[in-house]
Amino acid sequence: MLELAILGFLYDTPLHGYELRKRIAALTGHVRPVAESTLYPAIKRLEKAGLLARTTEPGAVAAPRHVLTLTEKGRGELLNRLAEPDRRDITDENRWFTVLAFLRHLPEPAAQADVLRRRLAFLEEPASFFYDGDRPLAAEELDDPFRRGVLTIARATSQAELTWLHATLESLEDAADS
Amino acid sequence: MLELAILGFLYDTPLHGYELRKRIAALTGHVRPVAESTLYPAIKRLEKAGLLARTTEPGAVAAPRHVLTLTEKGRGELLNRLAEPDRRDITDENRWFTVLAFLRHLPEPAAQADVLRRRLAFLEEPASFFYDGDRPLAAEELDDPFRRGVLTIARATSQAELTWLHATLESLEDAADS
DNA sequence: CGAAGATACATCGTCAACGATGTATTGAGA
DNA sequence: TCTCAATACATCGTTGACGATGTATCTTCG
Repeated sequence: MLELAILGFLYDTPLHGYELRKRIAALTGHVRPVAESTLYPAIKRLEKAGLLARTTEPGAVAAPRHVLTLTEKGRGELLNRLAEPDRRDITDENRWFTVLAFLRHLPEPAAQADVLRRRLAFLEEPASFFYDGDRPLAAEELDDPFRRGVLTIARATSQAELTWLHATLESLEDAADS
Repeated sequence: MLELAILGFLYDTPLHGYELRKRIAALTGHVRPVAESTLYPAIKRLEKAGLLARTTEPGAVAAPRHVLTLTEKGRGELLNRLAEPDRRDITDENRWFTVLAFLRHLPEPAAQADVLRRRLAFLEEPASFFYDGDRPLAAEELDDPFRRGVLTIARATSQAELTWLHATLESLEDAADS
């Protein structure tokens, strides 16, 4: 998720670590803050894998900056990760939102639609958080107000997302037709 | 999150590892599956910390089972974690849902309400995923349909949750009055 | 009768994330 | 003038999560 965000932000423009940190904090930080001690090792990993390159710029404002640029390999890697997200990128809302935040980088509307369809398939699976044996329970069947809350909220999210998914898929298909 | 779920399930009744695994999978597995190789070490950790005890039952169906029971310390620990969730338990929906799934175990309605109020405060903070400088952007201001989706979905979730939170807080306060 | 799948637990190596801490500079406010 | 916050990066040790793999038994279905 973190790596995807790094690649996603750098796809647009080269950035130094600190700026990247701020952008990632803005994107997902209010929900899931990223520690500094997680970001810098992640940058190193990506650099070691040849996905990004760094050029040291002597201190413009404070300490010297390492400006990070995606390599061609890095650009390809981002597109791969976007086009073929793994199961958890689809199911976990935090990861899914990160995919969505950068999905526009995929050049083909058809490829974008494929990703949306995977999420759609997931949302259409009959699943709950609470079961009576194998049968998923509806909010109305629960006595516990807190568990009822979980289902109420999850259902509202699901509804809103399904509406959006259908609308967006339609306009992507229109774009592909023209 | 995993530890909280283990403590939460065992608070009701002793279970063996495999059954615990199935319940956790039902609770959060469709969103965030938990590997077996994560569960057993987690059980060990909790055991080592004196939060749960295991009694070996000779193989009822298949291999011998380790029936896990919460100790008094374990019961206290669960209540503590529920009453004073850390910041990430409040902000991250996955963790928050786990808190909600077991919040009924807190004996005091006032304590339950305190936890809900922390979530309420978080949801009322003005935050977006996307910014123009410092100003949070609304869905309508974005060209990117995917980013617009993120905001649309997040807003729907937020609305549903706020409605539920207010209603539930009210009924908790009524319960405390009577 | 044999294979497959569910039950039930465990270990190993690796990697990713975290908190704590350190280093250095610049600009703003008290 | 002094301190604090922001800028900018880095390392260290620990913990937590994961995939892969191993070991058994029992049941079910072909």
